[in-house]
Amino acid sequence: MKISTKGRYAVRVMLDLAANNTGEYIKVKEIAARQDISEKYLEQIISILNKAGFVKSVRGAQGGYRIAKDPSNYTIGMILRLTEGSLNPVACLDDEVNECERCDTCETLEVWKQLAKAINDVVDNVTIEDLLERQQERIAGSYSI
Amino acid sequence: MKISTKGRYAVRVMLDLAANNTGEYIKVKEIAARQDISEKYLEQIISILNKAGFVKSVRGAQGGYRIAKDPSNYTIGMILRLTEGSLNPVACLDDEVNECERCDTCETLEVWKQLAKAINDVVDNVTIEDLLERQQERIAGSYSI
DNA sequence: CTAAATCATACTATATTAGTATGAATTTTG
DNA sequence: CAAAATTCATACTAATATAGTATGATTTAG
Repeated sequence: MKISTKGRYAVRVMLDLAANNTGEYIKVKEIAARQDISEKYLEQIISILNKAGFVKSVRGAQGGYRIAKDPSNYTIGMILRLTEGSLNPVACLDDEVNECERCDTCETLEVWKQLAKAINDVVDNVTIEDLLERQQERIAGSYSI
Repeated sequence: MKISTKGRYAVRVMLDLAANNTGEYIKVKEIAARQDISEKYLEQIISILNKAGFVKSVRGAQGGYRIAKDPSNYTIGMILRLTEGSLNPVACLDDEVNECERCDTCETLEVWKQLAKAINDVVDNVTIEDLLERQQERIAGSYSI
């Protein structure tokens, strides 16, 4: 029941791109340094975000990435599902075609459904913008003291 | 973010023992047959439940297992945490000693905390008794039609 | 004593995780 | 134009987790 580094890093990348967005393209190297993540691993992760259109890229020297739309468009759930796959706690909930013949009489399935709903309710109701705002409040707060 | 077979089977074993509880001891072989789970694998799982005192065992011929207390005493959360380990979505939440130095400024941590709470709220509020009742209602319903 | 059961532990095959490594393709810049 | 800087694509690897199997010791009823 753990979220892997792939998913967690992807969220941090999106937040990093949002926080450092000036319209310019940001290099993987910079993000990796700021976030303390392996450059090469980050390349793979950001490539997933790129293919999904969550970020835009420019190749070649002075190339890089920027967040595609406003941070309010990206929920944590979208990013996690993209990178981690389904957030459902059991495979039975993943596809319409359940291979399990027990589903009809499976009392536990209801619990997993409840659990899936609870998980989705959280991750689908926090956006990168929310995280960005909290971050900015935190920074503002740290100066005023 | 999946619950493994170990945890899911453990819940099913507890429900099976609750549903078939007559005070007699029930053999692994019977549970395995009813639940369609490998006997040997089930032995390992029920052994965890036994060591934790969730079930009682009698060794030797005519031995077996029975649920230790009333089914209302066992939440899904207890069983999953015992067999799966922590249900926290990230390791940062697992021990007091966070190895991560980013925690102070980690905006994502708040989301993971919310997620952990949501998960715990579900699994800690469903007991084996609840599942048992639903099962009995279902069976009663299927007869009356 | 024997059969039936739990108990304990070692082993195995597969998949996943968390990266590294290599190099091609593209674009700016000197 | 050449070199450097960058993304893009893919293959590889080490470590760990998952989902069991296998072997056999221990215990108890009959």
